[in-house]
Amino acid sequence: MPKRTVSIYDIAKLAGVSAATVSNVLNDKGGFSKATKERILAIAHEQGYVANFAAKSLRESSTKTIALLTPDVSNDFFSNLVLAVEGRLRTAGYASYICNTASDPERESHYVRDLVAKQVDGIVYIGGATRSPIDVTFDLPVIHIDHTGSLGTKREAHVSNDFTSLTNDMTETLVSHGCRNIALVSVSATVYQSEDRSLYAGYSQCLARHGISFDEDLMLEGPHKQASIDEAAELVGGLLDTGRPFDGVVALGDRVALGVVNTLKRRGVNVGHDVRVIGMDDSIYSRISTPAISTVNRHTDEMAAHGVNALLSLIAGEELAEYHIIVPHEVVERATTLGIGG
Amino acid sequence: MPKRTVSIYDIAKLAGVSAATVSNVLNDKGGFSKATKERILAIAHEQGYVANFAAKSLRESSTKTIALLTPDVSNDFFSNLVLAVEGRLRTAGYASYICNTASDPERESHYVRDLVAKQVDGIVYIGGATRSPIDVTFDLPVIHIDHTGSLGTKREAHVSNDFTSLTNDMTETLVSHGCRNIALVSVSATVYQSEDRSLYAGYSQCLARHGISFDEDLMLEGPHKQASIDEAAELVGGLLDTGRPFDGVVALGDRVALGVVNTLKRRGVNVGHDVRVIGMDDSIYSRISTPAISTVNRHTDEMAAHGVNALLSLIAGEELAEYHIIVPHEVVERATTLGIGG
DNA sequence: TTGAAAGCGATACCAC
DNA sequence: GTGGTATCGCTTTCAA
Repeated sequence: MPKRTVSIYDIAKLAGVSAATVSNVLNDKGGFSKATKERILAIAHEQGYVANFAAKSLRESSTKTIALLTPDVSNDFFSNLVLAVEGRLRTAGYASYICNTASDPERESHYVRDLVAKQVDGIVYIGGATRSPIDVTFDLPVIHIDHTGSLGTKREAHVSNDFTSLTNDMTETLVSHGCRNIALVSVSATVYQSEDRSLYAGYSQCLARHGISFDEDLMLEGPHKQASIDEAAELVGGLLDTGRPFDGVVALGDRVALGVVNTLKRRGVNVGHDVRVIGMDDSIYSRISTPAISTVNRHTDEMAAHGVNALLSLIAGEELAEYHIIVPHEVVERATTLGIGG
Repeated sequence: MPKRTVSIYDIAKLAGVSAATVSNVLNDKGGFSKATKERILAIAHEQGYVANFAAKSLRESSTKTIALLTPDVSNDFFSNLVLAVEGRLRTAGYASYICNTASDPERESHYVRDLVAKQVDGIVYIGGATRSPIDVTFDLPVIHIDHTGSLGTKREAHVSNDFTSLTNDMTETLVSHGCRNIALVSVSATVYQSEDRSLYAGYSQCLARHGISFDEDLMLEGPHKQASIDEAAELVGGLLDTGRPFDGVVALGDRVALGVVNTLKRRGVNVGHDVRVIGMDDSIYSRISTPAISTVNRHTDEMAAHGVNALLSLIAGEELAEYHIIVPHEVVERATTLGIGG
């Protein structure tokens, strides 16, 4: 017995008024007596009235929902970013539509098309790869968070850390502990060969500043087709096999760092002494590891706040003061660089 | 310049046909010549036509989207369940609307109301607490996955492991290694004092079968207000403080197990020898721990498959062969019970 | 093979 | 204060 859903017309009939009045009352538009208001509200309540969202969106061509595109909600860093964004959007009266793209371009464009059809009011594109999948011909506000790539021009903004400074600080931390042979491990982006070299730049600039020569053999980049932890483990295992000595690892991501640390331990390397490791994200992976992994707090809450604010401004049709918002970060040293505990 | 969105009327005009024909072509309803079809398709494509979803849903009162309610997407177990469900739904032509409830009843009912308004075609309620927040007066198909509580009656189904068997097998594993003083640690459900005692039952039945007396001091349950890992750490730390000897821990969740293992290590306990620990979920937390944590594989993919099938049947208005689907599980022994490595 | 028109549910303008 | 009516974009009879 499909309980036919109750509409404002049903309520209007029961209250002996017109649908227009019901609509006005329900949306507090004013222009009705207190008596009718109360009568209508009571009836709406007892009938379990729920506004039909499709009708409303059709009429207003606004859905009050934002799409969140993210490569992997099962990665603690991204899921926390998603949660932070979602929470702030909810406060602002927007629902979030979370889409897991698995970094698959095909799935991404499929989603985007779907989202345009669904008339989302905006898109938050989290942690994307270089190319933006969002066709700018769709005139939608888009915020990129933690996106290393470049930007289109229309109604888009960008919130991230300063990637060059990020890897510089990570490398600097290792150097300050005396490391001279520092590997760079990445599984989700090809930092060395890619068009966006900001991550690579910080690393190499730091080395150069300290007069350390760059060694391509220490650039470890995976095909990122598998779980990042395992992949990182393989990469560093391979490095150990070559016999090339190294005393530090800059891991682009906490999961990467975790894979590195676990492999080093398993191979009998004293992590924090023989080899120091620093990750990036300050996510659960670095915290639960033993030894605890040094990492970088990237202030995801702040990213979320800036991103949501910018998005709301764009939706409101306002200009932004800044289209490239940089959020500060800070190194968090733990056992894998300090060498204590473990 | 808000690029006015193109509708079937625009296309109809351009093609010199009626909107009805355009609709028929776009939905492959038949009853049009090959020539018109091609003309319409070409124009639709070049105009970048995207069907207005709100109008479609309003007309069809179906949105082809399913809501996924889950307490915590940042928990690897849940996020993988979510991903598995989402993937299968996508294959079946449904979009997923992922909602993070943080186990907050208020947020849950807010979401549910919102979802009813949005006319989702069904709800998958993952890992919920005892009481279902879904008011049965909303005549929506609902699937509960990994939900320990009881069920309403209308258009609902339940997919989970056999919880009693689950804790029984966990406890049995510890007993088989000689453990006699086995603590039960839980932070997300009050298994001992709650109305649903199935998790507790497996534990106590196993003890009874082996003639081990039950000791209430070994029942550790947190207020689950904070991160489960930290909370578990505190609980087991408290147990150590009491001096009550114990040699095994049944941890209801891998995050719980991880908190337990880390604390035991930190307090100098030889995990896997002095105290054996078994978790539950076979998620990333047990795999990345050192020592690796014994756990239970709960076959989440199978849960997702059953859940989605059942949901699709309910949406189609079919009866289900089984409204309480039980998915098998299996113990995965690793270092924390085998005592190797670590 | 094609088209005209009704209707899904809500909003908003403009009369009354 | 209140109500009639057009409208959002699409699907679906029913006629032509």
